[in-house]
Amino acid sequence: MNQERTLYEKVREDILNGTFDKKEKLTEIKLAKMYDVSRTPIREVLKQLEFEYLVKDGYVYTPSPEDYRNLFEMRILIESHAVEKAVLLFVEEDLKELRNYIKQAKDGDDSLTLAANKKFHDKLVRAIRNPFLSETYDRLNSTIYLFSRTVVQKQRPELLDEHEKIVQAIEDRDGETARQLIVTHLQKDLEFTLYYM
Amino acid sequence: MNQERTLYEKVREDILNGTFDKKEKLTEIKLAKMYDVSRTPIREVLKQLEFEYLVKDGYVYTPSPEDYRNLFEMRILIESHAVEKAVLLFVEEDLKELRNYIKQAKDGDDSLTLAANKKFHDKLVRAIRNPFLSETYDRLNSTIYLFSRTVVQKQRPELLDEHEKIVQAIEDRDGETARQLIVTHLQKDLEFTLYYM
DNA sequence: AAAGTGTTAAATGTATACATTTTTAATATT
DNA sequence: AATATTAAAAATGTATACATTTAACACTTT
Repeated sequence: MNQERTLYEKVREDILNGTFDKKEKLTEIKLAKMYDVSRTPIREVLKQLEFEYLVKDGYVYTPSPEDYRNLFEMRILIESHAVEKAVLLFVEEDLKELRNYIKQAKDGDDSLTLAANKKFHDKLVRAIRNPFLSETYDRLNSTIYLFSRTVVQKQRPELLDEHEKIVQAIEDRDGETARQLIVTHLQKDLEFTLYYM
Repeated sequence: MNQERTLYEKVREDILNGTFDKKEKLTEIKLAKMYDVSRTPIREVLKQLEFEYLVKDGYVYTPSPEDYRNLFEMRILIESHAVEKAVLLFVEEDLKELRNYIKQAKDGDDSLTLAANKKFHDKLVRAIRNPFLSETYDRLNSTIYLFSRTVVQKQRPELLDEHEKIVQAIEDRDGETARQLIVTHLQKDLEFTLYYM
């Protein structure tokens, strides 16, 4: 197995794990020394991290609640579009896959639950079958990760129930209900997490 | 007035004006010589142009009809969300501004019409009041420009009528109609332009 | 003390040299 | 002729030097 992490992955993980204080400027020179590379690849990585809302103006991005609401508006727009597509396109096997992720989330530890929940939402988004929208969704990965970590660690109630109900609505081919359910599901994630931050 | 164009603007305009053949590789070295700068700023510019779907894998991006449909799915998702917001938020002055753009598009030459139509759609998107979604929409600027240029030059019928009806639906606070109208409006733009390409 | 001024330090922007990878195309092999 | 092989060339990736801009801070002046 290839364990080698790219520079991008290393910096990203360090940011997500809180290596850098939010008041600490991420200068190219300092990062270059830290990761033992030159400024050139560091610049590329910083651009990529800005792209996914992890870095802004040379600092770790600490979005305001308003910013998080806006990022979630974007997420909700994409995922609600996704479930409407899923209602039209998903076959029995797709639904089985979704239910499998719910089961994994129920049975595993926090780390597995986190991974399974991510797979659940990613599977929904893939229903759109649109690489441009998928990539736009992926830009939110770090934000979604930070929220999902809180939601799992602080054990937000009803979470897996809501996943179940969404799958059921898709199976029933009830697009309007499915849409409503995913919207309120994500809004609850948002409000729950903002409460803890 | 500051007439100085940035390197990014120069390269972008040259691509939009057809300076580069689609079979022509945009190598950093060649571009650096062409624009009399070093490879470093050229790399930045190429990244930016990839971001907005004008360059891909070192060539001018020539999307397939399928790609264009997907890009427009993204556009439609954002703009239909925008009109729903506009129905809730726009006041008389905003509607006046929209109608003003329709008038400008009617009276001016192609170049003015193009600019006015862009302002119309940008005004709608700003109703979302979400910088992340606005930026996502702006990524589509070049694609939208290419389509809008065809639509105006080839004089797609009904275009300004459709704009009128959208404004009317917003004024009537009829979100569902407004949404339907913008969706079909954009789908017509898409199909009309694909026919000519 | 607050507000300006100038000097220094440190950061980013740009150019360029060098390392590595990829592409090209000429030649050999089946 | 099509397929490998491989040497040369050309591209990108990375490091680094230099230029320019921005930030920090000591010192005046009010």
